[in-house]
Amino acid sequence: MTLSTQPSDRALARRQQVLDAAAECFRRRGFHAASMAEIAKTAGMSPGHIYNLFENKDDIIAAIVERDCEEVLQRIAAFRQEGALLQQMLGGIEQAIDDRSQVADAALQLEVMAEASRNAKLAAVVHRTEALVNEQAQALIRQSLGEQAASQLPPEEIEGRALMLGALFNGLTAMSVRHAGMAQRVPAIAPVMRRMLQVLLAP
Amino acid sequence: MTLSTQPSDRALARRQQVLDAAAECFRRRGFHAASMAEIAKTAGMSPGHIYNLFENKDDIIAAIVERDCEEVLQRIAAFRQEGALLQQMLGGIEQAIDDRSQVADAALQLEVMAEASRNAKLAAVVHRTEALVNEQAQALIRQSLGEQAASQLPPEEIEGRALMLGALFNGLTAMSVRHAGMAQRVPAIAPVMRRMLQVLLAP
Amino acid sequence: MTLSTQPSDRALARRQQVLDAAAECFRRRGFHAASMAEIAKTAGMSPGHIYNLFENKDDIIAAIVERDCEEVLQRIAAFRQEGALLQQMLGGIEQAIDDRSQVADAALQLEVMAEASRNAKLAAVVHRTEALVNEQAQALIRQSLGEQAASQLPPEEIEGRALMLGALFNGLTAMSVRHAGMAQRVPAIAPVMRRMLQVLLAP
Amino acid sequence: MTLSTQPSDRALARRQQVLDAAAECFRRRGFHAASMAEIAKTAGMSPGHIYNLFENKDDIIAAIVERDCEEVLQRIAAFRQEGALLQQMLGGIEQAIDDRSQVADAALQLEVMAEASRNAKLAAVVHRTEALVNEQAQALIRQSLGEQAASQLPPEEIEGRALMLGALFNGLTAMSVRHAGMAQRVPAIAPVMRRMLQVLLAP
DNA sequence: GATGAATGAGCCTTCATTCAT
DNA sequence: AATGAATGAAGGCTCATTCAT
Repeated sequence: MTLSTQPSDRALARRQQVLDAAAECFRRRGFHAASMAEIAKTAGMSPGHIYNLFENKDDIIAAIVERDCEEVLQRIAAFRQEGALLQQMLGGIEQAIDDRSQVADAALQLEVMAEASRNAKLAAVVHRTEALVNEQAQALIRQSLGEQAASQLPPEEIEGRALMLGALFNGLTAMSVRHAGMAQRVPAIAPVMRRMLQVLLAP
Repeated sequence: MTLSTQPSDRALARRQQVLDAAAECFRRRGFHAASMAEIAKTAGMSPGHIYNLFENKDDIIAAIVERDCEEVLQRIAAFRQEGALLQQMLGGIEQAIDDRSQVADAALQLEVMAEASRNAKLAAVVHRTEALVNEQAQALIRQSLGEQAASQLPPEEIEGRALMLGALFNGLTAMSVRHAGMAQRVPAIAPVMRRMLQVLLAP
Repeated sequence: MTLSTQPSDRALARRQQVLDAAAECFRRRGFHAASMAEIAKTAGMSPGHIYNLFENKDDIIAAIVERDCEEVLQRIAAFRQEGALLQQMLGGIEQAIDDRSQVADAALQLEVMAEASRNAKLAAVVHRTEALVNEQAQALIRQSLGEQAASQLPPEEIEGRALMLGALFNGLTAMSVRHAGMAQRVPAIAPVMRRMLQVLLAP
Repeated sequence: MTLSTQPSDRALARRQQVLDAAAECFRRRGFHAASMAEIAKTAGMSPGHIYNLFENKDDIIAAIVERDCEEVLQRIAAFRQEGALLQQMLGGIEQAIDDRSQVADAALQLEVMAEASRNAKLAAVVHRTEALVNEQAQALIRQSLGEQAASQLPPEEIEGRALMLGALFNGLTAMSVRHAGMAQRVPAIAPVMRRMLQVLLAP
């Protein structure tokens, strides 16, 4: 049994090591094909020791998802602070699409979702993550509309826009795997994407 | 080695049996957790015999993807024959979103994409499939615009729209797994989705 | 998942092979120290195949206990058919004690009991086994007393005797491990044992 | 290597802590299933430090057996001092049987014996223990017979009785695990047990 | 075509033990 | 004296795949 006493600083650092290693291995081979032995080797520690830091393999992937979530939230927060959201977003679209097109990252994300649909514990993490992100997306939309105009719309409208915003980005992730050479299609996509964002972010 | 002389009618039927069984098992347990033994049992044949019909487990999933592709193409074709595409689509949105929200199907699709990113053979199938679907999507868009108006637009515009159409649907698939209780959010999503489709299908 | 369809004759024979091998390994190393790999090798088959025949390692030991039980019951049955039970028993005591003094067998028996106290499934088998043996012991005692005299005694008396008969034999098993050179003490024990059996089997 | 210079008082107390903890864990989970980590936690010290006090896990169990032995010897000694042994014993039978029926204790005892049959070091401890207990049992029997009458009997007779006395008690231990609900059968057993003790302790 | 017994590599996980501090 | 991080060997078990029949 792994105890759940306060993890020491050292343990925290070791956990990060494992998460980095695991993310790399998962990206390289997929969740199921990446062995604990490989992860351990990549992390520069023994397989046994990983189990002092994590409950089991599933626990590692859950921790990765949670860490990624925090990163996303921070990115959204930073983004919201800059103001002039729509302009910003329309301008940054190429970059955003590019980011979504890193196939290995995309694959890991897709796999996590697939896994979540059959693993209750992971599902909980994913849903919690998504709830946070969605909340931020709604705030972003409200901010972009102007709080005044936003308060005039029914909450369902905001919610629907946020969900579609999520679908749009997740859809790009999926397409980057589905569509051969997606990265080269960014110029074709960007203008269309721009118009779609306007539908979601403007009044 | 399995020879690939003319597959008999009987063999073709047996293959379908296996594909049906495998699809069911994959949906139930995921690709990696479904065992050949379980598939064989579900298909009502011996594990050994499956290897007379398919090269290996990967080969089965590739075949499933190909079969699904044909189905999708037929659905698009039927859809295009009905005319008044935009109206039709706007009307059928609730159903379409619902369809995308069958979590088990969604999970399998996501898993296939994840798998494809690391399995060249499967990637080839997925890419070929996507190419066909994208081609149909472009035709659909052109038809919806009216061939006249369509021919005025640069091909890149049509292509971008088709890709975003793909992203939209794949994004809904992903969201149905990511977002707890997505099925209940359809009323919130539908109107937003409607506007986005107009962006893609109308001039 | 192992299916529980009718086991074929072949499978039955293979099971016996495994049971023989496992009993040997367990006797040699103990239940926990005997590895499935070693059992497989001893049985002349692959580790994987054992799992087509048995659910898991625990299942093997349960099957061994059950097989041993049947053997004991047959021995008791044969014994009861000979008649003149007390005389027979008193005469065969040296042999019986000797049998109980095979240290390796004794150790396995003790370990099974210890294991049973923490493994519900094994406990069930052991208890069922013991119930059958106890029943035969009671019949043996009644037969030895003569059915007439037996029917005069309260059932509790018969039951108590049967339990003590069991304790006596199991106690010898334990002593054969506890007491260094127990096998050589048979001449010292036999006469005492004889008197104790008379207490249990005579009126 | 651990040196064995004069163990300090402190070390002795720490050893007792470990033995208490280990006995508890062994009773709860069995010798093999109890981990050093669990023992350390129960003892309120680090796993590493246990190895300053004991050679290894086997060493702990040996020490437990030795400590238990001393306890048993003290109990016998106290018992012998009371006089009127047979009466005392016959009176205390229910209690004695009850004591033997604590399944967890019984299981540990059985496991120790099983282990001893394959572990020379533990065997030595068990045999030494048994030798001491047997010696006391013989003294008890002689005392019960009256030293006069006892000296008339051949030493083998006394020895045989002592061994059977041991078998009887160990047999009850075994039965408490083998026989479901043994604790409730005490009333049925006690009178029979009484007669058997008379055979062993009376002339 | 078809079976299903059989293989064996490989996986996740546990745990006694060590050792730097 | 004491910690607890770290090791790494080994174990039970699964499963894609093969092959004799």
